[in-house]
Amino acid sequence: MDFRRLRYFLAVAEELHFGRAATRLEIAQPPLSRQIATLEKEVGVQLFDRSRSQIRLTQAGMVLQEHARQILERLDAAYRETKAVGAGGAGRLRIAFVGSASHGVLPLLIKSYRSSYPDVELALSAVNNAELHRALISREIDIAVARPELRDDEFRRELLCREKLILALPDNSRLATQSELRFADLANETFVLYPRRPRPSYADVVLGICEKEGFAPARLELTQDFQSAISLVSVGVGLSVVPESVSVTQRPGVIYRPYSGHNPGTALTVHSRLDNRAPQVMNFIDVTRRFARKSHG
Amino acid sequence: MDFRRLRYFLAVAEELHFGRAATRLEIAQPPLSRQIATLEKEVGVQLFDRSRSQIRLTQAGMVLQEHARQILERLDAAYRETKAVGAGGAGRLRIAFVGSASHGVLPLLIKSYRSSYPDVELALSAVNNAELHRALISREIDIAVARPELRDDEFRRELLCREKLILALPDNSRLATQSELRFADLANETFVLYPRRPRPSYADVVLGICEKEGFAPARLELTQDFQSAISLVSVGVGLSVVPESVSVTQRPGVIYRPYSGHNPGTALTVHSRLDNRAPQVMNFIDVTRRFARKSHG
DNA sequence: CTGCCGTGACACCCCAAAGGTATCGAACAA
DNA sequence: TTGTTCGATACCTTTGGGGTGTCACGGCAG
Repeated sequence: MDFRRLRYFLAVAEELHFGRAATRLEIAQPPLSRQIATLEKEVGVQLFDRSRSQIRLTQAGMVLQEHARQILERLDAAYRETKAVGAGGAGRLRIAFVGSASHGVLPLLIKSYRSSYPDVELALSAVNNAELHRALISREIDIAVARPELRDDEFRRELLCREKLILALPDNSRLATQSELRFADLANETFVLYPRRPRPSYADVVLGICEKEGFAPARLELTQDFQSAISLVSVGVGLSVVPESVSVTQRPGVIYRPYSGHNPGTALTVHSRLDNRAPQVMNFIDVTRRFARKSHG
Repeated sequence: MDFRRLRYFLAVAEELHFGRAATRLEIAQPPLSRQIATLEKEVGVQLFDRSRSQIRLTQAGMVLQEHARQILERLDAAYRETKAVGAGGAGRLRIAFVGSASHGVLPLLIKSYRSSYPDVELALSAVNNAELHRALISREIDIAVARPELRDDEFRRELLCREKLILALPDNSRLATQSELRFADLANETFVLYPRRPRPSYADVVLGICEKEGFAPARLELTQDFQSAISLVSVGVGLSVVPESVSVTQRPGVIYRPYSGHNPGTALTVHSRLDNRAPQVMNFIDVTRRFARKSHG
């Protein structure tokens, strides 16, 4: 059974004339007659009343006509929707990102993608780097925005932005009043770092700065992610070392200050599975690439 | 585009394995691979993710899968319903009958048809003979139950029943008390006859009896149909001559009585267009034939 | 009444496309 | 490395859809 046969049937049912229907379908009349005959044989039912010179639909024909219309409409919809999703203009994209990315360029990137592909449904979630890695591997997400980049041969990587590190201090800290802060002077402070697991992680990047500056922190407080760390800072537990961009969002109890000394900086990187060539993903990577080029050379 | 291709696609989408899907479809694997490739080309979209050894549906594939399921279900429904209507087991049958038929065997006939074909929707209407003829010609109805039979080469006829004529008298008539009624004694009565148009009609059958009995009615009241005539009788306007079967339904103000004298009787006949071979019609004619044979030889 | 016209069905031919077999090539396991 | 699994490709055969020519039947005009 072919969709064509239904189209032929509909044409005859509407024209009630084999010759005209054939002309409309741009085929000759004999094959059309044959197709209709085959259809009637297939269903085992007479669809047209051929008595006299006038052709009429039988009741069965009317029933089939209605179904045929709906089937062909549905087929058309199937084509259109499938094409749209296949071209990346519709569908769903699951993006996860590290908590510290929600303040800087990532919202702008997502806004940019949404303006280009408004019909793609976005599923966003904020998790830590390790969870990003796991979720991307297990295909629970399509895009991971991580800091630092995830090292995995299976991943496609696109640098989104680099930034300096700055200090996040409790506002009642005596350090907050100092005009210039040297990292080497922080040896006796409590460092609030993240994530706790798995190691090595961003926490070790910060510990690396300490080592380079010639000390090990007096006290360490390890949390699971950026959000928890900054909360601890805000209640005065200690200081943290964070990406510059988070300072655009002011937060009660927290003061952001640059420091002098070793500053390896940090980069936000967009990842996807190499084997995930879904158009939604490829388009997002494309938008990321253009976005990164535009915003910092 | 072929329904087969959608079926193939669904099989692969469910099995996620070309070999198994091909086995299930009872074809070899290469043609299946080719059909899927053709489908992907046709839609212009990748439907499966063939990376590594594991096959997965793409988002577009999932969209198409849902549509394909519904299209195939709909096709199946189209087949079933069309078959049912084509076999006469479903659909619609438009039956019209003369008013005087609604009391006798016709209700039994219709009951019998309904018990055999409960899913056929019946559209019933009571009209006069002339209207029956017109409606059957113009295909507004499928079946006409007329009295007397309609003379037309285009019609198929099936005798349903013959019956005697009897008198319908107002209950306050002095005739109602007489033990035996002779038609010849009715010369001075008012005859309520029907239908008024077109002539000749059943009214002329009754006038024929009068003539045969040697008189012309003293007064004539012509109405359009049986229902109106019997109403006039019930309010005492005059008497009428009606088929015996209407007496099974008693009616206030009306007394039914047999008479002696010329009694041509009357027949109820089922008609349909000769060129209307719709199964619903043929089945009804069949039921009628069996019914007539059973009920009177 | 006859012959023409309109219309659908039938006969025959050709080619596109679907199915089959054999085989290849990549990926994974032993 | 080799063997195995699995989808893709190559090539052949067959099915079936489309085209042309023609017939058969009913309607209509001359």
